Amino acid sequence: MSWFAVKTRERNLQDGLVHPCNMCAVRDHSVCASLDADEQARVNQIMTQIDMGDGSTIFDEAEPATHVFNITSGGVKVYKLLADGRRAITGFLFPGDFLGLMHRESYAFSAEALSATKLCRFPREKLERLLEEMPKLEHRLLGLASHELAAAQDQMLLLGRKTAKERLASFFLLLSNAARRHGRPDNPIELTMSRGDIADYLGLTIETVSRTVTHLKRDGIIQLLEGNRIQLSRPAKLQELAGLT
Amino acid sequence: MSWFAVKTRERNLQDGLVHPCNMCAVRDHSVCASLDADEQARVNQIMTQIDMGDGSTIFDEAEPATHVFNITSGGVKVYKLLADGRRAITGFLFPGDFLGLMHRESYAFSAEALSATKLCRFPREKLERLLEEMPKLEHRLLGLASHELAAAQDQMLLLGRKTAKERLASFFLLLSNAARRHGRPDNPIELTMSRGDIADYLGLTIETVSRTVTHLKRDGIIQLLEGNRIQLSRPAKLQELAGLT
DNA sequence: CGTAACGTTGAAAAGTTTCAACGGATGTGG
DNA sequence: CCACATCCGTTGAAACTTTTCAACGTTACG
Repeated sequence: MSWFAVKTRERNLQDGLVHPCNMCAVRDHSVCASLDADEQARVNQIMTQIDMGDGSTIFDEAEPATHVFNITSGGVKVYKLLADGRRAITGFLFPGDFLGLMHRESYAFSAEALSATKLCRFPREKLERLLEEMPKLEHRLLGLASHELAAAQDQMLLLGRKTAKERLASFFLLLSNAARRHGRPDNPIELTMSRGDIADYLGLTIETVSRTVTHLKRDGIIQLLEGNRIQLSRPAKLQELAGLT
Repeated sequence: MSWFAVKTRERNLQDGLVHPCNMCAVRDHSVCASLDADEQARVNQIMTQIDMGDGSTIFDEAEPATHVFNITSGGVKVYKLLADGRRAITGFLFPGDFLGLMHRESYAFSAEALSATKLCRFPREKLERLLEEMPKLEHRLLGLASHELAAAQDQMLLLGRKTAKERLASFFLLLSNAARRHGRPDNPIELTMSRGDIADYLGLTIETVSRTVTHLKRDGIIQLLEGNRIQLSRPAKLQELAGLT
């Protein structure tokens, strides 16, 4: 997206001419991108913007799935729990990402804001009715779902077969790539989530995450900067560790 | 589905009146279900039926994604590899399941037949063009993708946080539920895949799978029958182990 | 019948977790 | 402003689960 397009969008946004979800289009994943003005207006009508504070719950697993969401700013963690409290974070979502499955009566996971987060909220029933008339939107959602599915399979490979070191390397590269896609600097990456969240995402304990980060630091592969940021000093080595070779 | 409907379908199938993918509709997941006759015919035109022998490769990761598939009979394993050969099986697919992601230029995983398998093959480009005119079909695919995504998240919880015993318990229940959905007996379940496949699916080694099965057998929770079948003697205990409580 | 592939079992080794202690940052109240 | 508690992250040592290495039994198939 060119500088001009961004600026135009910002102006239109200020004037209330553009659906705020379009802000997310930097990742070309927003729900509304590729719709014409009339269609956008209709999607607009059923949408509500909401703000969530740091750590607040967006919805819980098994709750009736009344809404779906599109993230405008901030970050979200999606997770599942076992009966005894063990947790697996199945994904971190950022601006432009879609939250909530279609075609389901209840949520299959819980979602919580990582930091102050803005969301566009859609009543699922209304959105599904809209989808019947707007195949383009459904096409887009299918694209998003395919993308998520591919990411989920990468994660299954990570959880099933990678060592702690390899998991951390993969994780840092994932964040770096996500940052680049969102048009933000991809090298000193920023960890917006706690060590506990990282552990539950990578299927490790907090202590193993901490130790492994220390090892990577000692090996000169990464550097810890202030503000929970990480410098990827040897990206090629990280790639190798991540097993993407 | 009633006995009558099944018989009618079989007859129509013999007469060539029904798209063979409809055979899969027992799980209400086939690509073609809910299309009218004309639409089915159009889908038919771009479809080729193919047979795959035991263990033969359907496609490999990173290959250009020229086709998508719908499984008619048999079974398929889907997997990803690391550079050094470590493997994670991300799913087992059975009749009615859809194989291959939409909106992607290359396959994100490899697929191989578990046993003699029949597939309906669709050129992806042609199917995508058809989708533009048949929103119902796209709607259906989105439903399938949502279902797959939910299953993937269950699997991430399993791989990230469950013990070997819990993984095996979850796996047996998964197979049992799948069999029931397909209208086959759900209690003595049949293992159509090798121990190595199970290990790569559960993120364990062959030996751990073998030992854990032995433990479950000693505890009287399961029984090994001839023909690679397993009797779930105490399903409630399995449920408890699987952590679905 | 012999060979190869698959599955089981045992013992040692490894990686990760658990338990425990400590340090630094943050925030609160006296 | 400082004492104090709390939360988060780090580090160490012991414990545990799973893996690795190795041997053996079983099954399938030429």
